[in-house]
Amino acid sequence: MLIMTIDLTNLRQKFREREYKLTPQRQIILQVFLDNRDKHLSAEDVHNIVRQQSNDIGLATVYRTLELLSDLDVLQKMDFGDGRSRYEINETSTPHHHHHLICLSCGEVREFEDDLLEELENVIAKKSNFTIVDHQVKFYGYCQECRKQRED
Amino acid sequence: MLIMTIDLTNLRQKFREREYKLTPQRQIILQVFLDNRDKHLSAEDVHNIVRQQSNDIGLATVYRTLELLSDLDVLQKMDFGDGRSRYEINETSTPHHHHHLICLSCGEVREFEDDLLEELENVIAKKSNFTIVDHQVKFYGYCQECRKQRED
DNA sequence: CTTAGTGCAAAACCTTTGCAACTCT
DNA sequence: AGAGTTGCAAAGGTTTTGCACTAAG
Repeated sequence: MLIMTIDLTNLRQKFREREYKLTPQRQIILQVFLDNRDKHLSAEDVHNIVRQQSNDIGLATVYRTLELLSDLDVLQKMDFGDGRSRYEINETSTPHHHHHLICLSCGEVREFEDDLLEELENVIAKKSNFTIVDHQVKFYGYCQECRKQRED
Repeated sequence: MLIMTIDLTNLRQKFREREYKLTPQRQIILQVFLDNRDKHLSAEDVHNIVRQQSNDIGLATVYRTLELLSDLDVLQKMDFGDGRSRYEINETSTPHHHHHLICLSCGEVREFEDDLLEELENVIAKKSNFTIVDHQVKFYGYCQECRKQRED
């Protein structure tokens, strides 16, 4: 499997192809995701991080950039049921490589690397006449720590 | 596997246990889901259906009831990325039996019956030290009809 | 009766949009 | 220079909340 890491050079190329402009705002926002690879950031999270770095960017621009980067498959938009969209960087060129484990007690969202779903995808595509290009899987349960607390 | 269909008798019992009141509004809203087992209704959908039956219920009450029924596991709350929560009835006592196929072109959401994920769940639970109690799977792709249109 | 539930309108949120000013290429 | 981008404030859409009134148990 070809692993393709997204970086600035890479992005510059993607932007040139589509005649988008690589503004400082867009670079800064991408950098936030590069610096927070394991997090699932909301628009507001991104806005706050940028402000902490004394690089203020309008919230509307954050939203517009998140949408743009999602369209370019640089980011992946997701929903964990907390009333806002969250985004994370799409590390590789082939989609769907990790799932999310969501703790029903503390709300922690952990990632889990795995691709045992390829086979399932094929079965479903065949049976249902759907051409599947991606999937999102969320597992709900209880993390180790919450389990310990419950035992007390 | 024990199949448990949700009906009014059933709900009455659940409500008694928790000392909730079984109001006409709540009964009507449950009935909407019983009459639309294959749909994924939003709060507004439910509100409209109820109004069509000349049984007006305040939208706030619809929201409060949807939350209540979700807490009771009578409904399952889900998100298909269209900016509103959608709900469907939880047919059986054991969770997770169908997945959703979401067409990226027309937005259609279709259900797919399957439980090949049990095994995957066990693998992940073991590796990650998470006690998994449920999962949600969404497959993104293109339905047969949109595929045909693309070929034209 | 008593406590929970309802309806309404207002508020709270998150997200999108219109527009004038600005800036990459 | 010119098309795309930004920032701001306003608007949009969904969901939640305060409160007086009502009704289920």
